[in-house]
Amino acid sequence: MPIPVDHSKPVRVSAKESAYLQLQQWIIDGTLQPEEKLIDTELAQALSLSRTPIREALQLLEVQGFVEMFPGKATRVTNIKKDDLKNLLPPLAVLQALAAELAIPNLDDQTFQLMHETNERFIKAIDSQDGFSALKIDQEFHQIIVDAANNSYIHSMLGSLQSHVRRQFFHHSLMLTKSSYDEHVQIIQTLKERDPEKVSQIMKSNWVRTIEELTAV
Amino acid sequence: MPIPVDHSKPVRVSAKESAYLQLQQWIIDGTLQPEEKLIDTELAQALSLSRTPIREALQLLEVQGFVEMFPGKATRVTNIKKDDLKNLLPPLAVLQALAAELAIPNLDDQTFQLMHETNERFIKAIDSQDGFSALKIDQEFHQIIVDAANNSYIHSMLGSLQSHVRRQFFHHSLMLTKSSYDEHVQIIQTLKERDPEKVSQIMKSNWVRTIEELTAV
DNA sequence: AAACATTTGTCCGTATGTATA
DNA sequence: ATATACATACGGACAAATGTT
Repeated sequence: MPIPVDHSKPVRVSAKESAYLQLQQWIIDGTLQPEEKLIDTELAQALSLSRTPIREALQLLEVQGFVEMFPGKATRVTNIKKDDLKNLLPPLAVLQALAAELAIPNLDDQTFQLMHETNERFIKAIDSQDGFSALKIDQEFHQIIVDAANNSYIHSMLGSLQSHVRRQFFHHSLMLTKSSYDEHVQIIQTLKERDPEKVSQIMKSNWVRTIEELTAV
Repeated sequence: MPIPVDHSKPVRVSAKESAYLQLQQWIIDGTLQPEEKLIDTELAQALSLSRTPIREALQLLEVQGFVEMFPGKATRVTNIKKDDLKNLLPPLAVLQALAAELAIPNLDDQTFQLMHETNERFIKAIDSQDGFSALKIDQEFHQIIVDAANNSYIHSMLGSLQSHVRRQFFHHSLMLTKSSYDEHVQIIQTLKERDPEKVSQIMKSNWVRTIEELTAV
């Protein structure tokens, strides 16, 4: 079996980049609470950096919707409402459906094999009640399709939406279920049949069900 | 007749914001050419600012895909290929279709009236060969629907995609045609019928046609 | 190969403007 | 209402890294 090679460049990670990743993680996992005030000097101290890379990171997080900056006044973590999943999932779904459609001509046996293996890892995570792993693997699964679609715009938009989904799941202790596994199987099958219409349909019913399941009172 | 009030806050526009808007405009209209090297000190001087707001603006433009930063090496304007419209229009279309679908319950007579009036302004711009105005008005038209959808994620993603479309149109001297006017009429009609399926279908055939029309050799 | 010139990345000081007592 | 404390926005200087002669 071929050993997966780490193709990542010898990443000299900039202070800005590490601040960005750390702050995003803290917001997603709730270390930094919704509405919490962010003071650059404090964050700089916490991360042993100066204020500049912190401010730069905060500005990127603002674009992504994780922080809100009131110029001259304050910088806060954005609020999070369970209700927001209703806004998040529809665009996520249509973009994933589009990605699937565009990916179809590029899918080969190897890719299908990878999707299958990923889905098996997914069901294992579900069975062991490991909600966060399950979510990560679910996103990996969809990422395979997105990568195959070979469209940088879709790629980056989905990356951003997925990070918001992770935050929602963390914050509201949501869990994916076995239904997602079944849907993945369906997706693989439909992709093999090269049927774009059917793929869209499945993705759509997927999020309708997910919203109902997760936003149930 | 009530005088329209300017509800925009007395915007103290930050140096960063003005640098961002100016640089984006320059990239879109070609003042800053594809692959052109951007030196922050030069830009700072050109805009009579210090490097800090320039660098911040460049980082936002990087996220949006207008600028490419090679850490420690250089910052350049991203390249632009006519081919890229093929990547741009599909996600644009599915998001607009979704926006239309979500907007349906929120549409009232006043909104339809506004769409109609905007479309009339559109055809006038087309008739007077004013390609850039036409494009702006086309985007205004779709913006009405997006606003009615009331979804911030879709809103921001479409805003970004549209700015890339503007760049493509500028760079390749593309022009919308009367077909778009007809499609707008169809869209309004279908929205009045509250038929989400049909809206999606029209949006989709819209971009298929547009790609064919604009990427023709 | 080594010193140089550029350009970027980071740090920190200061002024402006905001909130609070 | 005034003054005080404080956070942000910006500027300018230094350091690190790149590629160039």
